[in-house]
Amino acid sequence: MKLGQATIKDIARELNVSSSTVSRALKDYPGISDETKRKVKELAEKLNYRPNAVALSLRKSKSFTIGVIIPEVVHFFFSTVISGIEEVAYANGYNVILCQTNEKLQRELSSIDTMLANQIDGLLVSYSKETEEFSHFSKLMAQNFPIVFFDRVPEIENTVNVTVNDYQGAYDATKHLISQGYTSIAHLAGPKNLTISKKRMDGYQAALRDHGLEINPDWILPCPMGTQEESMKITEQLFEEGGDFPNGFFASNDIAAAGAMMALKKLGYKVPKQVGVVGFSNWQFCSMIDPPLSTVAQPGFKMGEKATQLLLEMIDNKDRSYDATKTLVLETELLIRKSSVK
Amino acid sequence: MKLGQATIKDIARELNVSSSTVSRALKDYPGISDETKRKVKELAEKLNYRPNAVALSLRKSKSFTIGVIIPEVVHFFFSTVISGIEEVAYANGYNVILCQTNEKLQRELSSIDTMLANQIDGLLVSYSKETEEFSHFSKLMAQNFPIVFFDRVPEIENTVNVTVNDYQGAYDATKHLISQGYTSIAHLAGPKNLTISKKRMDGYQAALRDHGLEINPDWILPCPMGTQEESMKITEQLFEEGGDFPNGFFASNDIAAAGAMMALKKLGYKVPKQVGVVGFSNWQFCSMIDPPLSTVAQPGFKMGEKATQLLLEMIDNKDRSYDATKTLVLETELLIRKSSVK
DNA sequence: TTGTACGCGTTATCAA
DNA sequence: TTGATAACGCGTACAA
Repeated sequence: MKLGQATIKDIARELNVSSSTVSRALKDYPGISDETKRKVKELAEKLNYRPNAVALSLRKSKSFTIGVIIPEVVHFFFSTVISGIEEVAYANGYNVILCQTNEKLQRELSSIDTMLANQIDGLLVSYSKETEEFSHFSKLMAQNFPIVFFDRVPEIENTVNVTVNDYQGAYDATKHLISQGYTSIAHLAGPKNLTISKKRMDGYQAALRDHGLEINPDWILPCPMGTQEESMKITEQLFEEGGDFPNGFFASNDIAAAGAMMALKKLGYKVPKQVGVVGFSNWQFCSMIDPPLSTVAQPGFKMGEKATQLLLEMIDNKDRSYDATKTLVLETELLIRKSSVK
Repeated sequence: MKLGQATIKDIARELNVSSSTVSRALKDYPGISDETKRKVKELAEKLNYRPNAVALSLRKSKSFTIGVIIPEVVHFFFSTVISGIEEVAYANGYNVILCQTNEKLQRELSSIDTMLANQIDGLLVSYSKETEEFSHFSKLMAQNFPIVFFDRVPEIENTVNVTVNDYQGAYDATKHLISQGYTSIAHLAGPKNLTISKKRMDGYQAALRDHGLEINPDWILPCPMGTQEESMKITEQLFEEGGDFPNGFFASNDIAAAGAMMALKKLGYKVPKQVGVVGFSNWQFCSMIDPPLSTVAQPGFKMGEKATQLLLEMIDNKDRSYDATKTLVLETELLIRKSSVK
């Protein structure tokens, strides 16, 4: 720590008053003479005094710090969410301490441990792909510790969540492909244990059913990694197998969609003329690639803001209780670009 | 804070020993009977005891927390750096508290204030575009407070920095365009007060000079915002003006390069046949757009790692001193894709 | 082998 | 109007 950091005691000593007087003077408490106040504040200014937030945390059992658990920072959607979190936290005088799990459960567990040791006032969580069991969260909730889940929401009881309407987003995207005349639509699906993957899958299937199209299990293609390479390979394999080909792709994320488009190009298929493609998330590159990728935009920044607002409310509300699942669902927006318009 | 959080005192009371005994037992200090150790550890486990890091910070005047000041999280390069920072910090038992300035000086100043109040052990900084004066940093350095600057490095004395070789990267990119037969090369330049912008400009100009090409001031195009829209507009304007046109673009960032490419497409010019384009940073989308964008890759993750390693060394080294500027320069890599190959 | 006492920086309480 | 004291949770020098 810096040597030069002045404390209340330093001011008190120099002014020959007690530290309580200094403390009160600095906070404009009643019952301190204007003269003393003036002197104290002057010296504080001169010594560049800053209250020690660590001591305050200890004293008040409150750290004004919230923890954020996120799979990875280098991910357009998540970094957008972080940005929203940061804004609201900052505006309310809270610090944000960040841990990325890299999709590892072990990392999630130990991150939570250190954060708790640091007396965070609450936790914002989007859990890892490896997380299939949630007792490390429910234990905390049983102690009334404030947690808000965002995007990736666990299937346990009485949680507070913020998600987007993944079902509707997927439904809209698939319906759009159908309305454009694509009749046989494949789905590049996300990791199975994530609720968002299930919801997107459900929306996709519901749209097919509602429009009298049958669901072909061979065209449900799991892309657990969600990388470009993976979906390229999967798409190529699909076409190599022979038999019927899909003429539309709805991907549960943009990267997979881009990978499919690249594979299609390589295979000599024209997008959107022969095959239509829609992604999910609206990464920045969507409008830059050729053809520009239609996609379902998720309000990441807003999600970060809302989740943080909810968390801060829970923190302020000492008599909070987890008595029911409360989920705030943000609507998606289908952005139609060229990749899906015949 | 959670009510259920057990302290050393709780353990001591329950076991009828003093809290110092508990403290020592937990840390396997010599001179504690095995019996006592066992009992203490058992109960600690049972009560789910976690040392209170806040109390430790206060006691030791060390928080095991480092602060990170960054312009924005939603930026491929910076999020990559954060990821590197997080990894090294985590591996060494440090927490990362994050503030984004949104390119605002005011935000930078107040973020530093709160971080200092929270007793961070050191600071990693990439300053805002508005920052043109660095006394808020030099004051801290005068108190021997550990700071490492990364990417955006201030022009003040005796700093510790990690950058990439922006000059060489720009030189390589420009040289490559020349070697591909592009003879009149424009530069989409970054904000003037950033050293990285200057270095990239210098590299660009040096390459031109070294190959006997003249520098045309009309073709140095400032893109202070660095957005796609901005560079599209600038590129279109350039071609509307009439007169000679450049047949090559070296942009100081990928987004600007992508904007230029889109403008060129719109104007009916073929990339790379008629015009070559090279960007800077290697955003994810570079390989996805059409044609794929050649670019200068920056080792962002490595930069985060190295900067954090340096910072932790400074923190450990109590008798540190800022007696000279130390800059670690990481090399860039020119990635040649289709956008610049005739 | 264990306990006592103090201090890290701050503030709330009680007393003067 | 101000001061003395205790407490937040922990570690440690000193005493026993």
